[in-house]
Amino acid sequence: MVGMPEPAPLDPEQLAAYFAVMEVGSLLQHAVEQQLRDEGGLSYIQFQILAVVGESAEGRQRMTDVADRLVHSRSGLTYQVAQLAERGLVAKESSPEDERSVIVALTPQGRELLERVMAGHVEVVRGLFFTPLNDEDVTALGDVLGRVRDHMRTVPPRSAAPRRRRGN
Amino acid sequence: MVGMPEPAPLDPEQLAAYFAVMEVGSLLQHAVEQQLRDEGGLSYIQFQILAVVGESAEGRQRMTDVADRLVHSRSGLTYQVAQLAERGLVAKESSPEDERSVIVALTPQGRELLERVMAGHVEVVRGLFFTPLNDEDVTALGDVLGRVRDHMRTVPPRSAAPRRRRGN
DNA sequence: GTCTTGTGCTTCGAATTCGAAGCAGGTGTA
DNA sequence: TACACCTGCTTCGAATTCGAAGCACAAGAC
Repeated sequence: MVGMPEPAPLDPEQLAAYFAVMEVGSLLQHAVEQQLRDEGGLSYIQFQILAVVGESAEGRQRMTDVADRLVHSRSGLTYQVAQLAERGLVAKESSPEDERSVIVALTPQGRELLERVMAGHVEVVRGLFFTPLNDEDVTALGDVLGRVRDHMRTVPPRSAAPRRRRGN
Repeated sequence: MVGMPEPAPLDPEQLAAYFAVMEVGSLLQHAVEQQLRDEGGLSYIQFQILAVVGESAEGRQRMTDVADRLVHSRSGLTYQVAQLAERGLVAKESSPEDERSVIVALTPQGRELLERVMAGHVEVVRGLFFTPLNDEDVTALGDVLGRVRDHMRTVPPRSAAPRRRRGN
């Protein structure tokens, strides 16, 4: 790594794209966070947890599987699931198959809150993110960024594999 | 707000684009964060602060102006600038024009570290983000997301203006 | 069986985050 | 000058973050 030839700096177009992704992500998260806080007392991660769990047909997911869908530490997930459980939005159950696993299950209150909050969430995203875009833009974005995401999820972070589990 | 007609949910293409932006932003930040930590003992925000200050010709910026470039709370900025100052990477000076202002100035060590770390930073971003993209993709991304960013920076977050200061 | 290793989750401490409240300097108006 | 109101930044406390270390169960080798 040391003594390598100067890596060419990113050209202006690349910089613009890179900064734009980071900035849009941050800004959108902050905006969404405020709406979720106001309308449901949820942080973004709590919302994401509810959403991921609610997505599965049964409304039940293993902690690890939730973690793999989110960009978050496992200990942080433990903490947040505990918060959600305290509010009665999810229940922690143990798996019959694997005594180590913890299943996160959406309670009726959890599903109710998720649905109630989702409307405002969609509104915010639509208003901030999609307003200045047409259908082509949206398609292009999904395509290009989807490719980037797949690439990032594939290439391990140049050391320390993330506890292998990609093989669904 | 209450009793409005059901807002149409986002269609699959929109969802894909929205999720991709959020996920790519998070993943990229985590990857970059690790490189910065390893090679310079910097968090992403600390790096951003150094970068923003270093960008100005003089290597000097007011706290507020730095804050406006970043998506971060002002108190958090105070904290992080203090951390950087403690390591001798920046110096806090008072402005002769406005006694209230604090000027953040890059020290030689700060500039040196910034330059040293930048190489790896660029490598990570290039490897993770740009590898799966061609020039057209990059241009499209910058264009589309740039529009979104401008829109978001314009539209105030449906209450509580961010301490007006956009009029440079 | 039992040993070794792997996996799932939690606990711990230290660091960082935010917004609300506070302080001090500026600006406008009379 | 006196007063009210901005503006720039910091301080405060509570909540949240992470990785390292720990605990318990699982799975394979022998």
